[in-house]
Amino acid sequence: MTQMTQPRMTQTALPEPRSAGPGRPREFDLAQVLDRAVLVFREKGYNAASIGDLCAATKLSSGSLYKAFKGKQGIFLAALARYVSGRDAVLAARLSEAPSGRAELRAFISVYVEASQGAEGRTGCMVVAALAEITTFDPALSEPVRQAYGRLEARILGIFARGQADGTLRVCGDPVTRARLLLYTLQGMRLAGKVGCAEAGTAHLVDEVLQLFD
Amino acid sequence: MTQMTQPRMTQTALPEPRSAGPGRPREFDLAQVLDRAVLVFREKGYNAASIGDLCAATKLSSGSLYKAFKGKQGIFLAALARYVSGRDAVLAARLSEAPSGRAELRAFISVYVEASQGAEGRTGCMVVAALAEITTFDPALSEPVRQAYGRLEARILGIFARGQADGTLRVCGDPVTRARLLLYTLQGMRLAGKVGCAEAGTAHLVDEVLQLFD
DNA sequence: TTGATTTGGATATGATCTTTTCCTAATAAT
DNA sequence: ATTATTAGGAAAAGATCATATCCAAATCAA
Repeated sequence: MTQMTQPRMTQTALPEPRSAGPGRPREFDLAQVLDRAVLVFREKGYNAASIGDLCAATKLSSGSLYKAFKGKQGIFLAALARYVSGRDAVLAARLSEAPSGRAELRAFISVYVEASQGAEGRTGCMVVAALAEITTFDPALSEPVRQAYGRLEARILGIFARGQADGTLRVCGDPVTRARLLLYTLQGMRLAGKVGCAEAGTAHLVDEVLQLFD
Repeated sequence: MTQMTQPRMTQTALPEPRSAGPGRPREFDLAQVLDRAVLVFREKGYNAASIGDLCAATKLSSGSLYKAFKGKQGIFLAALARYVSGRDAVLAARLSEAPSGRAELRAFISVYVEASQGAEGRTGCMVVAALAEITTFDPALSEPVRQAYGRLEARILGIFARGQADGTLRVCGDPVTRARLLLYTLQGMRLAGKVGCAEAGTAHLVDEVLQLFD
């Protein structure tokens, strides 16, 4: 395939926090607003999410949104960065408690299984939604999505490496292929969560997935 | 979860072939037009596909499209029915050659792996695209999508049953859960195909997936 | 206090999208 | 041939959308 862009740790352009300059201070919390926007994009994707939807969700006027971010693309990019870093934080927290590579893998799977259930599942994954319509994106939008995808792949590879090193996981075959297969499974599960076809006893479903990759 | 609707063999309302009544005869081939529309919906999903896109792809005016189908929803529903029956035919053909349940499973996986590669992969799966934005659909649209999903699940269950009967497959655990997991993996792969992250030697990738579920 | 600067938000501006209308062309039935 | 009926397609209509503009309000620097 065409070389996957290396996942980097640099954040996509967030509007600078604007600590305190001249002029009227911002009346809303940027992070809070982005969290609301994330919900809209997770549920509707990019194209079906209108500025009106985003105004309603954030309780801001379009003028304010345009002043803070520069347009719909800007809102999306900032929301994606917020979403990715949020999910990344959840993963980091959950994985850090894991005493072994195998436990890390289990924790990783758990995070996805839990996110695929019920209302959270129906809201969906912002990366999955973006992937589905990525052919309608221009590079400014599609590149960060690709990066988010690559970062997930890299994280799984890291887990595999740890598990193989501490002897708790035996990764058969090419690790990259194996990592991608796991990502396929988990993102396919998030897709199923949109229609409520990923419901199951959480622990049980986690075990089933873990069993596949062990 | 809420009971999955039973997959049925009845087709969704296609505009009746209009064999020959009074009035001017249709100048285009309905199936051909739908095949073009399917490409648009596979690539862009429902919301991002405009009537203009569909006119360009089908070389019909919006007036003609509206006369044949009744609106954008009608075009989508007819295109989805065409897509589903086409994929179903491909699967039926490939699976019919299989001498065992295990061979059937392999053939099923192959069809998905092949569809996930290259240009075909980038065009994407119409069901996956629809699932991603299903929360923006009204019931008239979402129900057929759910049915398409359920039909795939049912087909996998059929394969499992045959494989277990002829002793070529050992399905551990709950078959429904197992069938869904396979569907997750394959649809996640289709998603990856949109960004070219599902490229691999076809036979090799098929083996890797088969190995997961065996 | 004054001026510079920025926010908030109402409103205007195009662009685009879905759908309808209307007229001509083509066929079947009488 | 005439009438009824349907298709094809241009163009209009009406809705929605993304974005720009404008002004009052709020803050900082002087």
